[in-house]
Amino acid sequence: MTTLSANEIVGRLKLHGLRVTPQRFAVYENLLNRIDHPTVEQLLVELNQAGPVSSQATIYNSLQALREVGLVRQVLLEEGVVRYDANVDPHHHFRCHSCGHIEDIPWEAFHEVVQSSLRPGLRPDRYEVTVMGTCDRCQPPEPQDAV
Amino acid sequence: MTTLSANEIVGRLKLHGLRVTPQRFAVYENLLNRIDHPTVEQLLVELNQAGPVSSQATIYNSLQALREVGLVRQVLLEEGVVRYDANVDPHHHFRCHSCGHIEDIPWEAFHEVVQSSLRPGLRPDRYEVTVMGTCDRCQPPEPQDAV
DNA sequence: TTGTATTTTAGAACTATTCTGACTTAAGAG
DNA sequence: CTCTTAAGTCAGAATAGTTCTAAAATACAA
Repeated sequence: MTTLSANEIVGRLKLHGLRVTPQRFAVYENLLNRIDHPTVEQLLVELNQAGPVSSQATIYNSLQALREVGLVRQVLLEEGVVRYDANVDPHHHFRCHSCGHIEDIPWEAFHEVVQSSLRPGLRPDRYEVTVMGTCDRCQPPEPQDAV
Repeated sequence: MTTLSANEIVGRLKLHGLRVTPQRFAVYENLLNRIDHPTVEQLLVELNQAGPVSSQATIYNSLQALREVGLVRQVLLEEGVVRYDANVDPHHHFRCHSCGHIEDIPWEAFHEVVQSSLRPGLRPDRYEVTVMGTCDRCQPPEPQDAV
């Protein structure tokens, strides 16, 4: 989670053949500087909080462009909710089914999961574990008490 | 994947406090008798192929009722596509990114995945692995040939 | 600078899902 | 069986998330 400078962000965009517009930059920068996985709605509100930066349509366009070059990806964990993530390295997700909190699980947490346990004929090239459970804030004070 | 008799299906519905209507029965029966995970659209078409059985609204209603009592669950693997699955036992999914084919991976395929590799504070109670790759039909004849 | 292909944008259009409200029905009680 | 009624069905309206349109603005190579 090293913070990138503006120049580095611009460099990345150009490296992938994208023109650097203020809107596109803002969307990507915002995604890079957060650990959660915001929805379009959240991006729209936050980017335009201190004055207008980007329209909704442009956020959709920017995300699509960023996605096409592989700088951003979607995260699908809840019904009808599409989230975006600038961490395109393989990693897993944890979702608290009490408060909805979502966080990354490092790739190394689960090792050797998909060795060769698949049926013959299937050729895997990527996998991802989604863990559902309860996060810190949603846990009862004394876990050993039966309720 | 043992096929259930009509009586067994009715029994299950009643057991979960659901009235047995022709539409609800048809939706659940259809889901039970297939291994893929259809969308509402697919259900609508197939159920009404040999004469009208259920309206779209009722399919949504039925799926919601079935979901509320835990007989059916959603499968979210692609953007904007919600699929339904009558296999509510924990299992994993494989998705071919070439043809979109989706199939179940038995629960036992990956064991001990989420032992205690999570950071302290997170309490897992369920997890699921999604494997992306290429299925039989989408593989080149001679895999060792570089293309 | 300038020229041009790309991008932005408001609003229209589209699509998946839920809601509404009148009609119908499953199934327990008598 | 028949009655009763809470629950279910359904067409069409409403809503929400996303994409499209086409006109104005702009990044950036020359």
